[in-house]
This record gives sequence, structure tokens and C-alpha cells, in this order.
Amino acid sequence: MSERATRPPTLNEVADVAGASKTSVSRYFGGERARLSPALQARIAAAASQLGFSPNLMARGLKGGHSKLIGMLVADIRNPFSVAVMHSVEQACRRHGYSLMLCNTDNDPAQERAHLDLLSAYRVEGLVINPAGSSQPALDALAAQRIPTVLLDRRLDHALADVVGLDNALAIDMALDHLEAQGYAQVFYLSEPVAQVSSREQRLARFHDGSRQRCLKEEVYHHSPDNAEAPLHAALDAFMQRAGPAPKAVLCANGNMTLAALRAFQALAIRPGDTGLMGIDELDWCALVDPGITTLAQPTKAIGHTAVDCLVKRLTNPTSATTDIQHPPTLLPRGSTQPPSPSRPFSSASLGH
Amino acid sequence: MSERATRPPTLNEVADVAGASKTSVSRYFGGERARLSPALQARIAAAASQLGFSPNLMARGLKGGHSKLIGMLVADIRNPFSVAVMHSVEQACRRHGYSLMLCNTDNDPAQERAHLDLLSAYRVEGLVINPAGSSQPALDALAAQRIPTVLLDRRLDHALADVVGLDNALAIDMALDHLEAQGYAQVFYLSEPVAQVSSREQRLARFHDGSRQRCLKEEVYHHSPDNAEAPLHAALDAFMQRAGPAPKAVLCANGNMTLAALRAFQALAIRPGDTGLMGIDELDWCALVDPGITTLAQPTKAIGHTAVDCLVKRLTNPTSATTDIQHPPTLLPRGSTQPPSPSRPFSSASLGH
DNA sequence: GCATAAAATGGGAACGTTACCATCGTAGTC
DNA sequence: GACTACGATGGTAACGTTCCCATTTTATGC
Repeated sequence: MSERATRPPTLNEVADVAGASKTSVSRYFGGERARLSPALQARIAAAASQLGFSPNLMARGLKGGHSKLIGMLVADIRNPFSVAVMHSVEQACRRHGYSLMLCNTDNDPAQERAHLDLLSAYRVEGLVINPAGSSQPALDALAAQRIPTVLLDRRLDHALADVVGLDNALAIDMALDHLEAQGYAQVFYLSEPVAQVSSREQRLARFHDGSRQRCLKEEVYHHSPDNAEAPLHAALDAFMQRAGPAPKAVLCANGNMTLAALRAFQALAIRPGDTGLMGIDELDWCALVDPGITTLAQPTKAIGHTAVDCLVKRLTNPTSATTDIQHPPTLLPRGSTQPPSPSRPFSSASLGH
Repeated sequence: MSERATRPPTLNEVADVAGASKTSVSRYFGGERARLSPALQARIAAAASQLGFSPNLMARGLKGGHSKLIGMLVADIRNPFSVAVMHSVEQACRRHGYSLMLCNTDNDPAQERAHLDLLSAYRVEGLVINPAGSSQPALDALAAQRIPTVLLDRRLDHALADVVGLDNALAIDMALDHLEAQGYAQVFYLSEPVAQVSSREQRLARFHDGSRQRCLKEEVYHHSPDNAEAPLHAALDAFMQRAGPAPKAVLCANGNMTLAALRAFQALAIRPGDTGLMGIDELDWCALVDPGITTLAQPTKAIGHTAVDCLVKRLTNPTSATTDIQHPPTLLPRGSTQPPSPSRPFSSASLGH
């Protein structure tokens, strides 16, 4: 209908066409329709749709201070766990009437800081952060602004922010319980270097405690996905040789480690199941790869929703105490923790799930 | 240093502290530092850092009309291909000084329309869209605003937008060449229902032409990931029975189909390689699953970069003709297209790559 | 029927920034 | 040494909203 929509129509123009005041039009679009007479509402609606008007959220954000924006910082956008949480965060934001502004830091503290500045420049009302390795830059920026923040997965000691993530202790307990129940008695724990990441610390600590409690023979190996895999293969091989005859298993602290472990299994020609293999984080291929890889799926949907819930709660009530919410994982048992039964030494273990 | 940073400092306050005019401060932060004397620059820098000032991008966007935002609409955020492109788009945006506002439509045209409205309300300067199934709502909104748009992967007939994606004809040619070279002579083509999606149309059309050219026996099956897989399994089984003795292969039109095909192989106890299997889209697990799945990797990085390049080009020169840029895929040969050699009928085919 | 309240509407003044034009020195040119 | 030109600054008016207050209209009570 519009001849040449060079510049989007403004509230003022709608007011003119509708024969109303800008205030009324503002009310119409600002959720105060109830205060307007049906006649006026109709006129405004007609004028707006004729002109194709939509309120300029920049202007709105400027005046009222409500950007209706939530910023999210993801350490690695290509990590399926991050993506899943992201998806859920976005849904939750929309449900609360917010939009998501997403930034990926590629695990680079410099980018993390830059993006944080950017988000605060856009005056986001809240922040969901999956912190990259180094926490310090983030902290500074957070302290400077007074922006409510939720930390995903990783706790930052000095930050006054809510934390939402996996119940790491429970996850390790479930893993050890499952391995024990399946008859494995010696466990090789594969984790990235702890590097002061709280979730890694918690998992590792619980692994030690839990192994001792259950009288499992334990061994820990730290592997960085950036490094060559040869040392890992050697370490696993050594474990296989050295360890006693009791059934052995490998427990992976996250998805990357599960991937590395699987490659190690292939390199050493170990069949998952004969030696147990399970990991935290569920991935597409875990059900596909030969006997199926047993995993503990993180409740990504709950994590994302909860994070946003915390945020909006703090947005309405900024003074409430910070919380630390831990969600339980789900065990997905598959063939990789099915030891060969004596009767059928090389059974085609059930595909689980 | 600031006592109680209740509200972020404004340009005006910086001007006061620095003993300068707001114009000068604006120039300092607006990239016109060169016009300011070194003395003034120093005073402003000091005042700004003391106050912890950062320009309010909402206000800037309002005044100048430059939101410095680019919007991206993704049909399915959980699709690895989309994520990879997203990652690359975000990098490219940042390099050009833009920020990315990301929306996920979950393949729902209603959400697509809602998000489009939202993005235009934030006055994004450009749009990168991976259209969901139905194109109509998107079109309307696009036409109304005058926002430069780049379409990913799918062409929309009536839209005056640049298109960036895979060279579908080349991809199919490469696939058929590879299959033929490996000795496969009968090809089962597995695709989602075409449903007017341009990329699917192009791939299918070229498959027909290419098969005829190469004298390959062809068969086409359409499978929707939403539906049960039993019919697919039956169809594949029938193909296996009916087809002659010449080596057979399955060609999958995208990652979802590769997944479905692999499950069908498992259900029918077909070993990939004995019957060839390859697909468009490279996924994490393709190298992991038994003999390795041969794929054509999409150049996601190039696609994302090119999309943003197109956008900024059109931003500076809105009248240039629309382009359609097609990037070539990369063949990753693996065991699944390695037919058993007569001498070693069940060789552990090379893992490729 | 008049005072009064309540509802419905309108008119500015902000919000924090940039764009435009005006002002001021200060040096260069004849 | 006055005129020009240019580099460095400052002032003011927008940008499109919302908020606060003033005004008009309509319903309510006696």
C-alpha cells in the first residue's frame, strides 16, 4: 500500500493519520490498550497497519531504559552442549518478552571482554554467561555495570551472580554407580586440565571421593583437546597393561573427552564394553557408534530455562540472594557399559536408549 | 572508582568532567579523534575512563539511524550446518564492525514472521536468512521494509535478495563421479520432500541428469525426518532385492538423510561400503562410525563470510544487482564408499581423511 | 442540575546521542 | 597588516519514544 517506504513510519505519523495524539498511539503499542476507547483503538489499528508501523525499539529503549534485551555469552558456539542451552535460553527469553543478543567468545578472554562491553553498550538488561577459561576480565566488567548475571556451568568466585548448571556430584555418583553395577572395578577418569574451572574441580573431587567409597581402583588423566592424542593413547594403553584382571572402564568428564577416548579405543583396538566407556554429555553420535556409548545427558532445556528465570526474577527483585541451581543428569545406558557376558563373549550388545 | 554506579554515565557527564563540549566527546567516540587536539583527547580519555563511560548504542542508533546490528534468522539452531554458518557469520560481522542478533525459528513460519518483525523493530541494517519451509511470510515482511537481505541455501523466487550457498549441481556431480569411480553403478537417492525448497530441487534435478549421463541406474526416495523410518527401511530393502548384481550405493541429500540412511543400514544389517553410502554435509560422527562415512563437506566458513560481505556491499551500494554465489563442497572420501576388494571380501576399509 | 470523580485524551519535556552550523583563534598570502 | 582559509571547538536541534501533567469528556452521587 505504501508508495515508497524509504524510511519506516513513526509513531507521530500514525498519530496524524489516525487523528490521535502520539501519547495515545504510544499507549496502544505500549500495552495500555485498555485505557483507550474502542473507537480510538480501531482508528489507531487501522492507521498503523495502513502505514506498516512498528515501534522503534531503539527509541523505546532509550527513553524508558528498557532495552528488552538479554545478552548471552557463549564460550564455544560449536559445542553441542552450548547450542542446546542456547536454544533453550532463547525460547525462555522470548516467553518472557525479551530478545536474545548472542555473542561467541571462541574461548578467548579478549573477545569475552570486548563482547561484554558491546552488550553493556546496548544496555542489555541481563546477562547469561558461559565463561571462557580466564575469569578475570569478565569479573571486572560485571562489577562495573550493575547488570544481573547468570553463570552457566562455571562458578566465578568473586562474582555476585546466580549459577545454573549440572549437579556435578550427582552426575559422578550416578556414573560410578552405573559402572559398579555393570561390574567394572577399575576406572580411568579422563578430564580436561582443571584450570580452576569449578565444574571440573567438582567432578574430579567427587570422582576421588566416590571411587574411594566404592573401593574402585582409580586413575586420573588430564588431556587437552588442543594437544596431540598420542600421550593419551599411551597412558590408556599403560593403564590397560598395568591394571589387574578386574573389568576396567573409562569415564569421560565431558563430550570432548568422550570423543578423544573413543578415538583412543579405536587406535588401541579396544571394543567399548569389553572395557567400559561412558561420558558426561550426550551427543548425536553416541547412539550410532558401534555398541552405543553410555552417557549422562545434561538437562540442557532445564538449564537454559532456569537461567532465564533467575534473570527475570532478579530483574524484578534485584536484591534477592544469589542462588546456585544444580540440575540432575539423565543416564542413557548403552552397549559401551555392557561387559561381555561369559556365555556369549562377543555378544552384539543391546543398542540401548 | 565510581561510588555507586546506579545509572551508566552519559556523554554529557563525561563532557562536564573533561571540561569539553558534548560534541567533542561525541567526536572522540565516534571515530573522529583526528579532529581533536591531543590535549583535548587526553582530557576526554581520562574523564571517560574515570567515569567508566561507554556510549549508549541505543541512543546512537536512534539518532543516526545506524544500529550497527545485523539480524540473522536460522531455521534450526540445532542443525550443525546452521551452527557452523552462524559462527562464520558472526565473525564476519564483527570484522565489519557489526553485531549479530540471532533468532531461531524452529522451522516455524509464524515464529519466522514474529522474529522478522522484531529484528526490523530493532532497526537492524541487514538480514541473513536461512528461510524456514514456508517462504511467504518472510517475503511480505522483506518487501515492506527496505532491508538488505541475504538468503542462505534457499532461494525465494520473488525476493530481491542475494543468495549464498552450496553449488548444488557441482556437489551432485562430484558425488556421482566419486560413486562411479568407486565402481558403484546403481544409486538410491535419499532426500527430504522437495517442497519447493530450491536447493532440494536443484540437487534432485541434477541427480536425474547426472545419472542419465553416466548411465547409472537410479532410484529416488523421499523421507521426512518427522515420519517413522519403517517405510524408508522397506524401500531400501526393496531396492536391494530388486536391483541387479552391479554394486549399489545410497546418496543422501543432506545430513539428516545420512543419519536416517545409516540407521536403515544398521536395521537391515548392511555394511557401509558393501553398499556404498555417502551424503552431503559433514558431521562430527561421520569419521567415527564404522568404516567412516564419505561426505561432501559444505564450505560453511566461506558461506558465512560471503553472506556478510554481500550484505555490507549492499549496505554501501544499495542499487547493485542481486547475486547468487555458489561455493564448491569438499569431498571427504572414507570407508563407506570403498567397495570390498575381491581379494579381501571383508577388508577393514581405510578410514580415509 | 450541579459538584465531583473518574476515564479518556492530548501536550510538552525528557532520554543520550549525532548532524549541522556557528564561532573562534592562528597561520598563510599578497 | 587586513583578508582569507583552515583547524579546533562549541551550541542547538533533531531522532522516535515514553513519562508526567494538564485538559477534556463522560459517568456518578445527592
